[in-house]
Amino acid sequence: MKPSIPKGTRDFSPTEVANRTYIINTIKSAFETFGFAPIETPSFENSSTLMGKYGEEGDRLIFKILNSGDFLKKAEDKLLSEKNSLKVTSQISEKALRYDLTVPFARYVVQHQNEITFPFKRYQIQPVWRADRPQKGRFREFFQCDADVVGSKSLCQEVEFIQLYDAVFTKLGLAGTTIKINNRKILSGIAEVIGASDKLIDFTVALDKLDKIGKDGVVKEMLSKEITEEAIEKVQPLFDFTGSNLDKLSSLENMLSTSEEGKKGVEELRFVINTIEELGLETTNLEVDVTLARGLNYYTGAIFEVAAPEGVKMGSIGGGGRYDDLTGIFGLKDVSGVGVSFGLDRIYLVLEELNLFKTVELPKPKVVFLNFDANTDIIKLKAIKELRENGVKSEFYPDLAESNKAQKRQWKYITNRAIEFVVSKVENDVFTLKNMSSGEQTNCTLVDLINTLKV
RNA sequence: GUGGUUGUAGCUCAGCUGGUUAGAGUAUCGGUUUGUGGUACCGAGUGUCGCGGGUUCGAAUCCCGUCUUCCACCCCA
Repeated sequence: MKPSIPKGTRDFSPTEVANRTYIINTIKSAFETFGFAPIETPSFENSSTLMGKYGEEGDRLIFKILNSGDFLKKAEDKLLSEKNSLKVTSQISEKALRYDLTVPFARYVVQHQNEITFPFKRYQIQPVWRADRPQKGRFREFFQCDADVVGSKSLCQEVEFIQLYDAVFTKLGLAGTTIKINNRKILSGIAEVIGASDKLIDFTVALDKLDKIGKDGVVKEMLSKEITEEAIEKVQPLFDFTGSNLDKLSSLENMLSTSEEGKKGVEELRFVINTIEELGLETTNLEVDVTLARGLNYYTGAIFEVAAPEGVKMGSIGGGGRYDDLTGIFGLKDVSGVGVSFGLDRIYLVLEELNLFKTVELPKPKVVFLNFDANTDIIKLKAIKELRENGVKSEFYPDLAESNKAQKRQWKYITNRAIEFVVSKVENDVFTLKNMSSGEQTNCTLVDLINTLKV
């Protein structure tokens, strides 16, 4: 049998794990600096928790887990013979792998509402699964690093999340990262002004493609969704939306003067922009982008999306926003939440492409005791025990070399792992210590050995 | 889910329009030298040419299916 792993999954080598750990630790430490506490949730949830939360497309992408036992027994013959996948699925599968960290978090908040002190700030770094077709920067198993606050409507939270993004990407050395911001209320307002409130989703999905398919493409798509030419005419300025954030805001203010909701959105956005302006950002850019329409299913206020520095071809490396009533679907009303997510795997690819990984030191022993003489095993093991107690990473080559060839193998092991020090032999409690990079060899006592290596 | 793309030794790849026992580098293993290593040299093998069908006297090379890879769309981190 040829060994293989499922489509869209990956193995990670020691170096890759070290690099991923570096990113995770950077994010984690920023989360904690901003006052978030970690939680974890199960890798799979009840299907009812997840299904229907991500739209029709989302349901298709959720990995379902087959019931245990004789699962077909419970399925209706009629549905089986009709090959009705959708309905059969609900009869033979009651659990599913989590699709993101936000919905499980909402479930968590509702389930533990009496133990939680609000506003509740949690972070969560765990894998999620999507039955998507893999491509560049897209996997079927990947990590999300989420930070969310529930139970506060303050716009200061939005401001803090932008600072959080700035802090993390600055630490990672990803200068020039762009944090795009929009507001759902502005999108609603626009749809209202042009008299297409019922087509909000179609409208925004089309608008979202502006930088991809251009103005003509967007107009064409809108027309095909039965948005009238007059309506499109009214939002003409959106198609050439340039200038500073403040320019964009005043332009939007004009456009939305007749929409209460739209005006509210502009006001919110203006507060966030102004506050950030006041506080300053280190190395990232904040940019108002009215074409931003991700995750529209539940966002109600701010919408964030993070684009890698210019020149890197990669989908968004982070996203987030405010959802006024996410816990509502689990029965807890009027709890507003806002949060952001970092896409670990994509950030990895971007850092790799820009050559921003520092050379990481892989875990390895500082000294290895070679094994050429079975009579000195105990002395060596005792020495190693003491070295370890003194915090020196030490290792004993397990197999005795009984031939020249076998000795060579031990030296090769040392070279391949780039071991710094080697104890090649012990005689009358005198250790022969060799510095592999200089080739220098010294005889010393155990105390000397510890002092030399302890540094 | 739609369209395209890829698949040859452990790894990176070559193999022209179908034609004799399928190659290179690297890694692995054995040996010589070094003889407490990293060098050099010699030698070896590694392959169901993704898998299953088909066309043909003959296919890694053409056709169909399937899986895998990567990419675009959809959607998204």
